Amino acid sequence: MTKYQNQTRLLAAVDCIIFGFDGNALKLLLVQRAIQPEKGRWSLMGGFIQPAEDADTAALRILKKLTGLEGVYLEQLHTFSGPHRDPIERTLSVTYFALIDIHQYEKQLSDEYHAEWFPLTEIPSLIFDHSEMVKMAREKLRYKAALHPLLFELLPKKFTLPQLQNLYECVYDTSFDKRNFTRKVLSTRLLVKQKDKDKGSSKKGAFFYKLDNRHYKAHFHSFLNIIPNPPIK
Amino acid sequence: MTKYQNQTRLLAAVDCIIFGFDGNALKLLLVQRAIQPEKGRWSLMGGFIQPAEDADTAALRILKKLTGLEGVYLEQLHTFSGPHRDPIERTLSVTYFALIDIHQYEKQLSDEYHAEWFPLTEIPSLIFDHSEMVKMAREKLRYKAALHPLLFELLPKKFTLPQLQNLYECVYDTSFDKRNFTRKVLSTRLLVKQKDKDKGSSKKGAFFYKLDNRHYKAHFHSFLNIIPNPPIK
DNA sequence: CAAATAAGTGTACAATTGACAAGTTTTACT
DNA sequence: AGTAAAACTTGTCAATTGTACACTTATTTG
Repeated sequence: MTKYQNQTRLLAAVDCIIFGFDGNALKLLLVQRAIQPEKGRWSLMGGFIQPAEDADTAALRILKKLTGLEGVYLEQLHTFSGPHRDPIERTLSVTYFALIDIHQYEKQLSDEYHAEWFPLTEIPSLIFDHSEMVKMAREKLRYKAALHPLLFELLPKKFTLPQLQNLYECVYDTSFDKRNFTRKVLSTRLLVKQKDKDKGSSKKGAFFYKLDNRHYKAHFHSFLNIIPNPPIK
Repeated sequence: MTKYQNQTRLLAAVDCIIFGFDGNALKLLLVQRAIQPEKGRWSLMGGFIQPAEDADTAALRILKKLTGLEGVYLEQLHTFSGPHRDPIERTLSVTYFALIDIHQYEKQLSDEYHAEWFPLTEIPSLIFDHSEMVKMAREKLRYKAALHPLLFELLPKKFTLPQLQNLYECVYDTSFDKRNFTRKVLSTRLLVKQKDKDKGSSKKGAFFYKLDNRHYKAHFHSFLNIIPNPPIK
C-alpha cells in the first residue's frame, strides 16, 4: 500500500537523563557531544532511533553503550518536539530517565564518550533543550520517589539505613528524623537486615540491608509517603 | 549546515485519549477512521504533527477540530514507537489524554468525524495499538486522580457533591462512604458552596459547588488520597 | 581506659482516617 | 391534608498514623 501523502518526515532520537548517587550527592551523567552542531558541549547521552527499534530499545542500547550496564531502571519521561529544538534539522526527542548504581558504572567506564558525572548543583550549560529535560526529570524523580521505592535503584545491592536516609535527604534537599525515617522504611517490610555491617563510615558500623525482591516487585505501586506532611497553612 | 547523514526519517503523529463523564459512566470519545488503512474502524482521534507545530500544539489543534473546545485539560501521556505499529509506514505517536466536560462538547458536536462516546466498559476493537494507549490512559487517570484534583475537569462548572462522588466511584469502580467522602473533599478547601441547588436528581435537591480556582491552581500538586488505604495483608 | 563517633532505639501527644446511622427537605400520591 | 418515598446532609468514637523529641550502645583510637 502507498505511503501517507503530503506529510513531512522527521528524525526521532532518544535522550537519557541518567542519575547516580555517590553517597554524598545526586549526580547526572553527561557526555561531550561528538558531532556537529554544538560539538564538544555537554549534553545528555542520546542517539537516533534505528529502523528496527522502538524507543525503549534505543534507550537501552544507548545506555548500554555508554555504561556497559543492562537491567537498569529506565522509564520513559516525556517527548520533546519543538520544531526548532535542533537547529540542523527537525528532530523529536523521546526522553528516558535512568537510575543506576554509580559504583557499578565506575567499573565499566569507557572513555569513549567523554562522559562525566556532575552533581545536580553544578550542571553545566547544556545543548538544545536538554536543561529543560533535566529539570523535568528531577521533578519526576522527586514526585515518584515519594510514592514508590524507586531510590533503591541508586544504591548498591547491600546498603545501610544511614546511606538510604542520606539519599532521601539529597533528593529532597532536607533532613529527616532518624527514628521516624527508620520506622517508616522498615514498616514497608521491603528491607531485609543482613548479618554484616558497613564499617566504612563509623566506628560502630551500620548493618547492611537488602531489598526483598519479591516484596519489591509486588508492592512497588503501594509504597508510602516519605515526605513529611507540611504544616497546615 | 548540512543535515544528519544516514538516518531514516519517520512520521510523527499525536493521538488523543478523550475522557468524558455523563453522570453515570466514564466515556471515551472515538472516531471512525477516515483514511486507509483501516478506514471505517474505530480509532482515537489523531493526526500528523505539522511542520510548524510541537506535539502539544498539534494535540490542541486536533482536540479543537473534533470538539470545538479550547482550554481543556490536556496532558502528554506516552510515546508509542513500535517500528510496525502502522503497517503503511513507520509512524511514531505521541499520545495525550484529555478530560472534557461532556455537556459542553455536546453543544459543539460536529458530525464531520463520525465521533461517538463509548462507555469504558464497551470500547470496540481499535486500530493499531490504540487499545494499549487507552489502557495506559485509564491507569494514569486512576493514578493521578487519587493524588490531584483532576476529575473536576470532567464536571460542569457547577456540580454537586453526589455528582462528584459518583464520578470518583466510576473511576475507581467502587463505592465510598458518603460522610467520609464529603469530609475529605471539603477538607481541601477547594470547593465553594453555592446558594442554589440542583433539583434534577432528588426531591430535596443537592447544593451546587464551584471550584475555588485560586486554590485549585495553587494546590493542584498537594491534593489528597481519595482512595481508602487497602487493608493490610 | 577514656574519649570520640555514628548507629540504634521508644514514648507520648496530635492529627487523620475509617466505621457507622439518624434526621431533613421536598415532592407526589392517596 | 397527611403520609410515604427519595435523596441529601450531618457527627461521633475508636483505631491508626504521624510527629516531636534524647539517651544508650558498639567500636576504634589515642
